[in-house]
Amino acid sequence: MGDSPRPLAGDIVTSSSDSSSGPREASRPPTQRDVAEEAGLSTAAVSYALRGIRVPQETQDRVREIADRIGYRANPIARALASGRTDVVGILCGALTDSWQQRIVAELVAVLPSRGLSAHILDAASDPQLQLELADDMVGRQADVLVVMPLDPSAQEWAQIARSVPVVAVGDGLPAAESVCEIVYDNATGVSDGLRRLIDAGHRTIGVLAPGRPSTPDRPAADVVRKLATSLDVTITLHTARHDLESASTVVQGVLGGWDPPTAFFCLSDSMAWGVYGAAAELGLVIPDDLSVVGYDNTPVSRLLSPPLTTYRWPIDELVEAIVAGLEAAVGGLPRARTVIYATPVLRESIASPKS
Amino acid sequence: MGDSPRPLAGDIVTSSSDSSSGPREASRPPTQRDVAEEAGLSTAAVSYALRGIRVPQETQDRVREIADRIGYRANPIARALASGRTDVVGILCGALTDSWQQRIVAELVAVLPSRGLSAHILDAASDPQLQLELADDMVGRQADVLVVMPLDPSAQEWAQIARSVPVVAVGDGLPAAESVCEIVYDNATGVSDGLRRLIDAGHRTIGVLAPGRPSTPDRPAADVVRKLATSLDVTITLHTARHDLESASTVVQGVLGGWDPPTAFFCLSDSMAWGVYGAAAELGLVIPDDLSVVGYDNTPVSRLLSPPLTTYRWPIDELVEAIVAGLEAAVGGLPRARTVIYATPVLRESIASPKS
DNA sequence: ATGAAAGCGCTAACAG
DNA sequence: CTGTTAGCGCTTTCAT
Repeated sequence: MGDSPRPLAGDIVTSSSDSSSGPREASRPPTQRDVAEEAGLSTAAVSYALRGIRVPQETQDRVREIADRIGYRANPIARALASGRTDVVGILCGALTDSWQQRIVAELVAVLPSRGLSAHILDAASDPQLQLELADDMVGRQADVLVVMPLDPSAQEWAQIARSVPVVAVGDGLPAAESVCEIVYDNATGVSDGLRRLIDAGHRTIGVLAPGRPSTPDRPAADVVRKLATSLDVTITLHTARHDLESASTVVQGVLGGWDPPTAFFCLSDSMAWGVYGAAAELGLVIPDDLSVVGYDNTPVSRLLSPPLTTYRWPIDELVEAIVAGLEAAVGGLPRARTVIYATPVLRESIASPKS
Repeated sequence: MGDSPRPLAGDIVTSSSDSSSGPREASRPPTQRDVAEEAGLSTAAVSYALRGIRVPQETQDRVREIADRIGYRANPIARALASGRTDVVGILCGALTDSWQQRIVAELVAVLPSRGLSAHILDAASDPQLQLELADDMVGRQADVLVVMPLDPSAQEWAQIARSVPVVAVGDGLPAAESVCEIVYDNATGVSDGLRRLIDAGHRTIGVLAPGRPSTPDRPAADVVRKLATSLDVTITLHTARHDLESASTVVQGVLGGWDPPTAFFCLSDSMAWGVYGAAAELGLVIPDDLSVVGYDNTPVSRLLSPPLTTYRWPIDELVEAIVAGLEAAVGGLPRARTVIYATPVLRESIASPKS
């Protein structure tokens, strides 16, 4: 490990036989022109050779050899300015405190390099307006694609953004925007399944913990909840919290202290479900006897809680695969596609019948 | 929300009184030159005016007004090429499956925008060699600063990298590199405290779960463990696992199936401690009666496990503050600094005396 | 104090 | 099919 096979960027490797005319500056990384001079070619020829096009094979080999020898590395900034491509994908999270979004980011960051891409991460911290501004920022930064987990999918501004950069929407579709690749969760089935299990267990007052701010209008998952509530003759109250344990715990404690408190909580993310566990501990309630809980992400650690959390497994490998496919389609200028991700219930012990 | 106060990038706002000579192309975002022409100035003057320097106040105002009106947004790529500054900080994780590193990334991503910076995230996935290559990649991308959570702090290559870009090392110092800002965990105290608590409880055979690959030499935390083991007359075995629940669980199950299995595990990250819980569940062992566990990050959800995990709280706010301070120092070209972060034990119920 | 001009390092249109 | 020229949009010297 002591000596690297290839010189690092900026590492000036003095050629043993100094064939070139004048000596180069000491601490400036070699540029395409240095290679060109060494090879007796124009920078354009070098550019082509390095990309393996237009010049004869033997020239390509010779140029590559020289580039390697003097430690030349292409400057991505200059390349981006000239070509318009950055090989960067902007990943715009709604709330990076959400364990599920963290997980997606981690997976994406892990696979992108193999596609020659790298990731610029932004976090809207549950603020829909900020998310739009950050998206706009990535447009300015000329990201090749934008992966977004929208806080307010119905915002009109997405149309404008999608016009400037290919957008891959994850979680919810972007009705306003066209020519977008969408990967949506089948919330209708997931939510109604979860709610139904709670109802079948005998619960008649159920709290639903949804992400986002009270002001955010009509998030699809919340929509499903509302429809079900009216058709099912049970009392379902919708509460919003941030995506983290603390915030959810506070909200739940408030709700539980109110009039006609729910006997069960359905949480639209595991990190919020943890908040219900936290609140229960705080209040001396035992799960599931006093309070049932259902989560939504199957975060690995959720099975270690006491009792293990009943939740929904969304196939993250499929999801990441779909995102990457969307990315490549977007970069390649391929047409719109829509992928639906289906949940599988992971039944554990956090549901019981309500007391009395 | 229907109409944004400021036009989005690429949003061509046709001025009502078309004072300029010829009409601009329809779909090209306005450039500095468009502003210059509209204002009857040179692009240089516009550049200065927009940055609030060198030109009289009234010119600045006029230029800003025009820029706003025609929807001009500076092109960060061009700016970077010309100035060498990108306003991007590269964040190079050792393993983004680690809940602690995810947390740090999330915090950093949240605060950077307020400093006019944004984050490029890379994940070395526990591969020290890959980490070096990714670091090199960020050098090429001209990140203004590199925040790195080193897998192999002793690698000589860091010296070369730190010479090309200011580096903020988080977790362990980089002995080979100079002019670096270091933020190190006080592992000596943290590890010895944890081990001592286990020994005081009566454990004589303790497994230590450390991150990283078996090949990675001499990580400081592991060093502390080895020293303590010889001085303390107890059997301490060092095991390496990846940072996630599954990997740690597998390793622990293997160790527990071996000869003279440990009665306690000290884990250098909570995500690995979760793996011990997982393994215990798998093996029908109960924590802490059959097996004691100590974690290291105080990840919020760790207190909800059964039993709640004894762990160490590292002040993440201080840590993030120190990183940001290091970032600003690095960007401003200030001198090297070293910050030590101290752990506080969070005593919960995952330690008990070993049976017989 | 101000503005024109010369690049930053690369790619994509051109001419040969 | 090869090589040269002209920019990409911005900053920063350098003359005025």
